[in-house]
Amino acid sequence: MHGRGPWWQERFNQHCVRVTAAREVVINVLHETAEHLSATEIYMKAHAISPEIGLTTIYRTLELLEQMRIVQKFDFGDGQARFELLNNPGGKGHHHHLICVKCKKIIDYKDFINEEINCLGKTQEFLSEKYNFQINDHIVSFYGLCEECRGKKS
Amino acid sequence: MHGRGPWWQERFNQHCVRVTAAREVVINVLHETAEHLSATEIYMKAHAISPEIGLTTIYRTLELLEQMRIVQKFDFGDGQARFELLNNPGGKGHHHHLICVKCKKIIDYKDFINEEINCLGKTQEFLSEKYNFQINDHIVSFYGLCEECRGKKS
DNA sequence: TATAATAATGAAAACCATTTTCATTTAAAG
DNA sequence: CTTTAAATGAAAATGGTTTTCATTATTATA
Ligand SMILES: [Mn+2]
Ligand SMILES: [Mn+2]
Ligand SMILES: [Zn+2]
Ligand SMILES: [Zn+2]
Repeated sequence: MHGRGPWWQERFNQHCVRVTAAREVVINVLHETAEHLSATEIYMKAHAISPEIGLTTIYRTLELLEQMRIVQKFDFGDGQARFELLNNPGGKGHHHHLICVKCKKIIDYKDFINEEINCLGKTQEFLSEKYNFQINDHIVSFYGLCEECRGKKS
Repeated sequence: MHGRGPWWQERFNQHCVRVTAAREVVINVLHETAEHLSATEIYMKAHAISPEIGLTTIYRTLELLEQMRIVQKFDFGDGQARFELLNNPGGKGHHHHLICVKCKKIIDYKDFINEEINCLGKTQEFLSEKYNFQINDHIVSFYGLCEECRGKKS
């Protein structure tokens, strides 16, 4: 529309952070998946594109992108952090999660999302005033058992 | 009121799990704190009461209590799981969290909690129908910067 | 353009919360 | 009492993540 460069360009500028090949690859990998990738999974996909990228850089890039609020980090209870792009044009958009505590299946949902956001927005405003917080984000997750896992005994 | 034994006795019976000294100590430690303790912190407090209890047992007990839905496990982003009693009589009751991403300060809040629960209850019912999930739990967390951390530069 | 200062990177090592192994103890069942 | 299964602790292993450090790439400056 107005500025040049991709949607995240401006964030990089604001944070005085350089646009490097590795960082672009990480963003692109996240763009091209609908899943919730772990650092290692991102590394493998990035490595397939640019084999010189190391796992350390993936971790460093993800932390940077999280601080710039380009990605959101999640803990779904399977022992490793998982990542999703945040507010990327053409992306999933803001959504919440439904997680099976046994098989760790993750479902993105947007049902009633407007009501939820509306309700949370009121709370957010109240809390930021009451506790003097600058609130940037929220997470809503439901935990339970999926159909398959409900059947199993153990 | 009617049954004998503490509030969690029935859960132990249902799950065919033995009531042991170590398990009682863990529950008591969680009862006596308003904080969100990590496994190691629980271990230290338990160890002060019963020095024979090992850290391994703390981990095993916490996983068991989580499965019995006596405790709830949280990831507040500081690299270790933290635990809170769930629905214990005389406890905090159901609440949500406000977390400082920098200093990891955690604030329990119950403001607008009824509206939130009400809104989430509708979503939960819809999702459990749509995806055939047995939903047992939910987490709502706001993330941001507390007053002190907002001032700092880095 | 040459030079200096700074940021970014990869490989290897370190870190550390959590899990696994295994021998031992404890408690329920018959 | 005997048998069987559950619970436990110490030590070792695991594995995701972070740190270290030498090297390279980028930007600022002269
Ligand atoms: Mn998602
Ligand atoms: Mn709490
Ligand atoms: Zn499942
Ligand atoms: Zn803070």
